[in-house]
Amino acid sequence: MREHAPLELEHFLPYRLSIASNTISQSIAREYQQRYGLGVTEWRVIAVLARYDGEGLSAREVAERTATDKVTVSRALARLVAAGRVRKRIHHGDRRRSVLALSAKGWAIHDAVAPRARAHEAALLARLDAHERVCLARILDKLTEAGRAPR
Amino acid sequence: MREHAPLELEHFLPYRLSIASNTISQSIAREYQQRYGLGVTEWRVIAVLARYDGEGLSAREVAERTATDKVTVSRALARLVAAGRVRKRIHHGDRRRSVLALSAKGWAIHDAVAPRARAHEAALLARLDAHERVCLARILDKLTEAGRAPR
DNA sequence: GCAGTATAGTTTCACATGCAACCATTTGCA
DNA sequence: TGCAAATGGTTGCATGTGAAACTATACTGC
Repeated sequence: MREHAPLELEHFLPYRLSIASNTISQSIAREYQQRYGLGVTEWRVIAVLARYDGEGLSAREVAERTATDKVTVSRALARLVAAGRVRKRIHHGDRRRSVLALSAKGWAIHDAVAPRARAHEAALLARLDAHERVCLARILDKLTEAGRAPR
Repeated sequence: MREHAPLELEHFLPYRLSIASNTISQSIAREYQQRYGLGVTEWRVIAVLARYDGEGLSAREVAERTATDKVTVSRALARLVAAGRVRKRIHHGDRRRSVLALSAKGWAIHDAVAPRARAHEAALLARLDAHERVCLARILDKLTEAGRAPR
């Protein structure tokens, strides 16, 4: 016996995915982490508020669109508001809801960071050929879907 | 003006990778998180110790092979040792080094969890066709490499 | 109208993580 | 030999996170 059939971590898909994701996220996060004192979550919130500018998103909607826990978003927002990067009003007609928007400061950060993030992404994609890029998009869709509905 | 060119998070590679990775890791981790009180790091440590059974790995080597910070590994090991899942000796000839091995309890957990992890991975891969599987492996190699050496 | 329930958001707690500082031991080299 | 640098590993601190509980507001059916 002793047929333990050990798992070969380095060929295990979830593990490799996690390594790739962390390595890449880290390498991009360095761009704004120190320079703007911005965490990953905060950056994502800013990106979403920029993207849906004028729609006055609520915190819940931001949480949805960043695929992030509402608690995490709440705290990221608190930091952003305290730093004057996000303006927060109360919804007319539903006083539970907040109505969020980037301030000038928030826009400045977005406009500084977005091109860098895009450049970083481009550098990554440059390593793949056209076919691989298409394939990757399809694969990520399938895998994310699979993780969401595991049974 | 107002050419803010907002980043479209949902098409941004690092973001999508992170979502896919987290979703999948979470869905697998549920398998052992509650049942065995095992964190992701702890599971990885167990997997590596199983894989390199008999080699008496040191903590540093485990950290290397799990691509995890040495502090994180040190603490995971402390928990595993405290739970009687890992046996820890001191290296003859270099008393800084630890010599690690799974205990019977540790093996039991490995033998229970490994098949489930494998089954989960199989379910994921089942969503991809043969070509996509090959492509994915190549892509992950390239991306991880790209993240590691960004400059 | 009003009780019961749902929803937006915050707070509390418990914990995992990373960085830096830290011991102990070993190694390199003058 | 002896002392500085390197290495294995742990600990303190500051932070970010998720789960569950909680507050405040809005909705629903009677």
